[in-house]
Amino acid sequence: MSQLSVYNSLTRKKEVFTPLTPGHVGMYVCGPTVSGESHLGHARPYITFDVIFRYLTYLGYKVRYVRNITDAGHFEEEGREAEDKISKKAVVEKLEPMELVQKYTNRFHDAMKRFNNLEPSIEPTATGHIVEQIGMIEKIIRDGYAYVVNGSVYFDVEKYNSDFSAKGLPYGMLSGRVLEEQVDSTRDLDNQEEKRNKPDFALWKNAPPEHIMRWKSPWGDGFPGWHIECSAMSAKYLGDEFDIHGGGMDLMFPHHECEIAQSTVCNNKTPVRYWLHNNMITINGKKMGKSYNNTIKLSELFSGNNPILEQAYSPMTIRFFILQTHYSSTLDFGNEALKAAEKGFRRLWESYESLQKFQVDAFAFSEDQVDPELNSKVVRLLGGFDEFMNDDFNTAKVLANIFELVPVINSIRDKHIHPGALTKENMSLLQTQMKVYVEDILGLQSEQADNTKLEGVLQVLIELRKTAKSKKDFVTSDAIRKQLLVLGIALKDEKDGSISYTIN
RNA sequence: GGGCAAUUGGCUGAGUGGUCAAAGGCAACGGUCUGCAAAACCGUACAAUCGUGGGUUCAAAUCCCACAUUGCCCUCCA
Repeated sequence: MSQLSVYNSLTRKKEVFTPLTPGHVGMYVCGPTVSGESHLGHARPYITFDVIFRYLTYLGYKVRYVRNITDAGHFEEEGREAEDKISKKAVVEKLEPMELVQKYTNRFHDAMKRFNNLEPSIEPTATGHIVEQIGMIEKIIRDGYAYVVNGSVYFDVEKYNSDFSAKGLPYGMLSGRVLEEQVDSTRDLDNQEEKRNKPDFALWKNAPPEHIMRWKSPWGDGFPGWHIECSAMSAKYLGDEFDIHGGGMDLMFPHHECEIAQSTVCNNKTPVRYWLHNNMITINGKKMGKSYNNTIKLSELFSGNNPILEQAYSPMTIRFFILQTHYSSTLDFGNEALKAAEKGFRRLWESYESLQKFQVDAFAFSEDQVDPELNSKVVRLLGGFDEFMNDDFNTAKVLANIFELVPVINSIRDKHIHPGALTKENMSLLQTQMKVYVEDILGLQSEQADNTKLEGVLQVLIELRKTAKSKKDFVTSDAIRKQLLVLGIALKDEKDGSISYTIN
């Protein structure tokens, strides 16, 4: 089997993945800011890194997956006074900040569960790690890379850059920016006068008296800057140097760049070996964002309650849709594409379910029925799974192979292919590999809610239809089928005389 | 203005030097099955410039250059 290679944003190359500590992987992924409801943009990174987490586990690594919750407000500087997002909204909604944070954290967790994302190993909160953040800031000040102004602390980017460029670690190495070439923004920013230089960023921010979220610090009451939490928490749970840091591409600059600078000062080494960035989701070619006024909340997606959406799309449709493309490509959301994904997923899942129902022991395997060509095709397609995942987690190609197996599975089910055409070994391999990939690695699951009462009602109707059909009373049998179809329940007459159904 | 990417069929989206007149999904067409359907299966068509123009190479969608267009980042952002 080939080795796992990943595309490292830092080196802009695919590299063979070797963990720092054999057998163990430390992975940190930037989590959500829980000052508002989870939206479509949250779906991509957490599904992407969920699959990566699952795959690394499948490879036998013991993975510690850390994903933070940003619940301490960051300030915005949009030509206005500095303000804390969370406390601002809290006033509007007449809620305690922590109540708001709790509410949206819960919503986020619900959405993650519906996507069938596994829980991270540790989910630290920024508010729970104020002490660690202050400690880190103190160290940076001691080393001379930060300065205090009016109760706020700023990181001295210029000094960092000149000192660490000599060590081959210039500021901007991740995003490819050269500090000297940074042109002054035409934007008029407040609070800039406190900074020595424009690229400097806040480590700690003084809180004005009306600010609700505040903590005591050596520099007065305030709150942490928006980069320091990730540095403090990743170092605490994964060490000064760890294997994988993930997140959306939009975080590369300045967020991840600042993380690198802070951690490098504190620990005298660059913190992350492999930087993995997922690309953005677009809606009609535009990035989704508050400023574009085209955000789709996850709850709206699931209910269809948004003018952009023609219908509701289920969590598994979204998951499947996202996995059908490589994580490093942009993915455009459109109704046509989503509907295609919905149908595709259904076809995949129905085939997968029938495969798992095969009673392999009852199959009539005999040597003269064996089709060598088919066997080698199945083995080749199954073997491709690992190869594709090892090539920077290419779930798109894995799904393509799965779809090539679908007709094979369905044909065996429908007796178009003799059940003995595959050897017993390969039939078992097909079952187990498909289970491992479809469920364990890609994390797909059934959408059919189990509802035993509805099931019972349907069985009654199915029996009625069977009876009518046997009497050639097609008026009655068609009426049952038609009326159920209106309700979104499709009856299917199977080859063996049984009747199955799907609920839309 | 600067940084980083992308540009593939009707839609979506793989593909990074030869096995690519280019995967897979969806849509389309024909057929098998069916009382009729649906689903499934089989088959077919569709890119006559893989953004445009150059270059490297025996060989390019794939490497290099220029141009065009689009997106992301430079401000909270997944």
